[in-house]
Amino acid sequence: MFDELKEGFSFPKIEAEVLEFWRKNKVFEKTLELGAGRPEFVFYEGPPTANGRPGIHHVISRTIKDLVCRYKTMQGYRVERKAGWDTHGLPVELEVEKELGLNSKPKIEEYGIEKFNAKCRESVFRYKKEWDELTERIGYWLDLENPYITFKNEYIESVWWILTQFFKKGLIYRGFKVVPYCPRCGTGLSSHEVAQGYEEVTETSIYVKFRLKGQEDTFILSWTTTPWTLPGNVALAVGESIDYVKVKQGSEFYWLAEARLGILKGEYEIVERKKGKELAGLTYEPLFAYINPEGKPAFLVATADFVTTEEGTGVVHTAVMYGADDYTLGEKLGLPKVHTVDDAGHFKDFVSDFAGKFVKEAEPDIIKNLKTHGLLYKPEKYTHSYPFCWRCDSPLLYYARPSWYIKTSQFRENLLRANGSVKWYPPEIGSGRFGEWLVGNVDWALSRERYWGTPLNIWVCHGCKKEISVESLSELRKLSDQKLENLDLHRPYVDAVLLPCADCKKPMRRTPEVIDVWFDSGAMPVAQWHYPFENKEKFEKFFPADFISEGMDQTRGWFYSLLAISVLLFDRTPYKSVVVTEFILDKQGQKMSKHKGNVVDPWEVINKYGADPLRWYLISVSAPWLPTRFDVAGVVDTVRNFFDTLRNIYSFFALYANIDGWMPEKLSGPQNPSELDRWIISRLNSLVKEATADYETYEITNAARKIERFTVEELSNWYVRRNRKRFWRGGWDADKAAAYATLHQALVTAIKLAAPIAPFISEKLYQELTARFKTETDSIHWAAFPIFDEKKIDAALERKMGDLIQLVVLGRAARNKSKIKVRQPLPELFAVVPGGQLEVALVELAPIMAEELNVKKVSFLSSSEKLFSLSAKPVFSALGPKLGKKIRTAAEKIKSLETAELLRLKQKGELELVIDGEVVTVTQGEVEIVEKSPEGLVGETSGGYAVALDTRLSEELKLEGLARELVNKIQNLRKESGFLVTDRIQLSVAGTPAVAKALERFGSYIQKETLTERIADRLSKAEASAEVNVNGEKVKLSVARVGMAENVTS
RNA sequence: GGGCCUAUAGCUCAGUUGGUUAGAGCGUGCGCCUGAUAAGCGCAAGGUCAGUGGUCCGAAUCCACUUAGGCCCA
Repeated sequence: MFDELKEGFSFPKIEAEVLEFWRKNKVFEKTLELGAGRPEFVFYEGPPTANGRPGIHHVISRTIKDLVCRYKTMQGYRVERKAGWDTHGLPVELEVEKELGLNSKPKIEEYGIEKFNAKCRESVFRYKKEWDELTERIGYWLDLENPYITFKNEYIESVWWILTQFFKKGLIYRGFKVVPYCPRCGTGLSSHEVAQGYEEVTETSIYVKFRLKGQEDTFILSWTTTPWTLPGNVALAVGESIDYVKVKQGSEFYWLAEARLGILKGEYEIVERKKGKELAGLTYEPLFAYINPEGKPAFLVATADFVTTEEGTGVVHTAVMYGADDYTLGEKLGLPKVHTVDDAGHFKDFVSDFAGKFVKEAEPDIIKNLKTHGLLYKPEKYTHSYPFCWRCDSPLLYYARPSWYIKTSQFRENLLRANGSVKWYPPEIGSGRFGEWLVGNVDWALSRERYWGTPLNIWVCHGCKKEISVESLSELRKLSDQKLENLDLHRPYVDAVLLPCADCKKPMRRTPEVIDVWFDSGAMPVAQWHYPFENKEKFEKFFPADFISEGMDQTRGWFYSLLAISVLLFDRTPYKSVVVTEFILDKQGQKMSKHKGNVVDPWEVINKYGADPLRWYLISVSAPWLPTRFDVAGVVDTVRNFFDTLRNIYSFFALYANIDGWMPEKLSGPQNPSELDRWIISRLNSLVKEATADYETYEITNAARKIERFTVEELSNWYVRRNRKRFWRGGWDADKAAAYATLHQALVTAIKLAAPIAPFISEKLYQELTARFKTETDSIHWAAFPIFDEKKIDAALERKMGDLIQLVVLGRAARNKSKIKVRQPLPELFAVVPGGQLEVALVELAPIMAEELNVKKVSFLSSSEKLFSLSAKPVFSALGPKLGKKIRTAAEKIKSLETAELLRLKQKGELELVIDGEVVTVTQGEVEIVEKSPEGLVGETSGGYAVALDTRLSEELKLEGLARELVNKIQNLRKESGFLVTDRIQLSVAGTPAVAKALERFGSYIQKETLTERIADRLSKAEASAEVNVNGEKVKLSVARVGMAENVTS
């Protein structure tokens, strides 16, 4: 027996059963075993951090990863899905700091790095269980048993190996990195932390005069909101194509951007104009004499692209160590890199006038000093938002910290070339956001002055400053001459390992930094296999990935770190296709965040509606790379529209298959298909063709929408509805067999197409429809993806049925308009299809239409002039290019054409029109002819389709209408009385003479429809009775099931 | 401050290389149908295609600017 999925049905319940089935039968594990020998489809899992709870946005990205892997499996690939965890980094440290009540680096060191890191290691898996549970519950098949974990020694060792390759090629060097820095805590802040601490402040900004060398009393005016950076000034930046003017005020001359003249106080006179690039190269007197350039270029004017004329003077004062733009420019020009400020935020001793002062407090002195020397043009109050430390509230300084870099910029061309071979979805990410970012590639700042991370594997000699990079644990053992058993490759343990310098024999100490966590995750193609220390063949087999998918925010994160490492190591892209997902917003289009309280808990949705509906909704509602507004109401719709319909088709099938004892055979598909069978099978094959193409090109939203549309509109609302009778009819014949075979095949194929997206319900239905008969594989996820059969696609039939459905829609509208209910048969319907051509083939489908609309005859009209008058409208896409400006008058003319003229056009194929005095010939393709409402008959027209109903009722038709009405009332009575569909009954009908006549004329029809064995005048023991109004006639109906009581009378 | 994305009916979304009358589903109202249906069918109401300007015979679509939201970078 088929499970009819009726009593107490619920999707979450079914899903729980399916999960149990997968678990018990190790379906996922066996998927890989069964795939042995097949080509590999390589997928990389982007490692999440498990120290936060998974949310709804993780569900979409995990659904996409899962469905692609499932699809490829069904397409005959073997798809390994190794899980991964990203476990290092500042977010983890911050979490632990909060927990321990520590708020600065000195506090952490006081607490002890060993204990601190132990806490970090603990905290990263705090939510792992929840992640694992959600992963399993949404059906994301992932090898959670053997994940790669970035804090494992093996993983770190592989990262060390990569770093050593770079080091040996000379790609790693020391430099500075300008970071938002808290001088009190002694630490750089992450952008996330900085973002928390912006405040509106009003400060004194100043306009400063830089005296040009070799020009009498001529200055360049610059402007700064941070006067403390002026002692560090080494250059001035101007915009290359910005217009600058030299103005005279009193006895002095000032250069500034023309657009900024408004900042000058008092009268001025323009004496000269130049472009920024013409000013480049000028040199000026330093404001202060602290910095000795030691032969490097300094105190000069240069062009830079970050200069604007929005504020200031269009001349940007540049202090290399105290601004990111400044530092980049300094690098480019080779400007001296001298710190005037120590890392506690105090001026260094050589800055003699302000030595020892905190920079912010020294600002009034600096301003006073400039004024004394006649270098201050004017001060000005300035209000802006400025970052403060979220922990201690001290103002942050943009401060250059020593840092290790990787020379990625040297590989710009290689990066771009590798990226060029990647297929991005959507493509504009690859060419736009990501591509442009690669064009502007700067060296990768590798190091972090933190604790919980992969330690940078560079040891530096205290004596001769020699640097070496250690590539493995065994090399470390060899160099240190120690066993180093159970050495954890983290701080502080690796810090304690001193190595003797090969050159000067002095001790070498590890540089104290850890590395950027993005390097960890970007190393996963190599490090997940502990390559090259083991798994050589695995690594080679699983590189590069065919497919990855992550959020848009990974563009400069994982997508980049993967690419950069891979290109520097192998000069190859690590991934061939990337599907980018956008954020899930709430239904107002706002970002979900805890404090807004608009976060959707995935568990709530899954427990209530099921994982399949959630997955289907997320995939079908909009393309994954568009920001999606999440609305639970949409999930409810998905359940109602798609899943309930799918289930109902199945339930209907199961109900009658059980009654008829039907079972699938290996040879599925109908032997003697009807027109409708051939049609739905044609549509099915077309769907397979289109859905396959969509899956292949990662257009998964289109695939889902097409599968849904097919299931609901074509399979359910047309095929099943039009074929109900074939199933409930008693007996058995070839036509009934064809109906079962067709519906079974359509259902099985449709669920296979849907299986990657909705793995649970498709599995359940597959088990019922196929697997338990052992005609196919034991799980739908082991089945082959359907292959379309071009021979079964009948485009002409699909078009004909499309025409027919159009006509039926119109027919129903005409029925409505006529106010004659569908149960009342009508004698004839006239129909016209676009172009008015008689579609001979359509005549074959006429019976379907006749039945659907309950008319005795359908007549197609080859030419509609008798019933319909014609009108025309211009086809602008054809006429526009031909007529140009004349199209306006031509359009008017065409719209006013009479039926007779249009008939001539139809016959001759062309028509001459006089437009603006010129004769223009228009052809049939340039004019669209439409039928207008018929006269005398009830009709409807739309887009060239037209129908008209003959509503004259004969006595015979009235009786038949009455009979059908009786059938309906009897069926209702059966249903209300709780009879089974298969129960056979006895019936009595008492009514007017008209009813008696109908009974006499159509009695056997009524009996057949209502499973009535006998119609009696009276039932002695009626189980149910009802007084009903049948087309105005009063009727008393009584029914009783056969076998329940013997009501014999007559 | 820079770059990218988004804005179409009350809601969620389609809308091909520009073609004049912008579609679908849901929701709403009215009517119909119903022994697979928490369904289905028909009709109706509902739009300044975010705004402004431009190109064109013709713009939701192309261009420029503006506004709002999002992401990344500073």
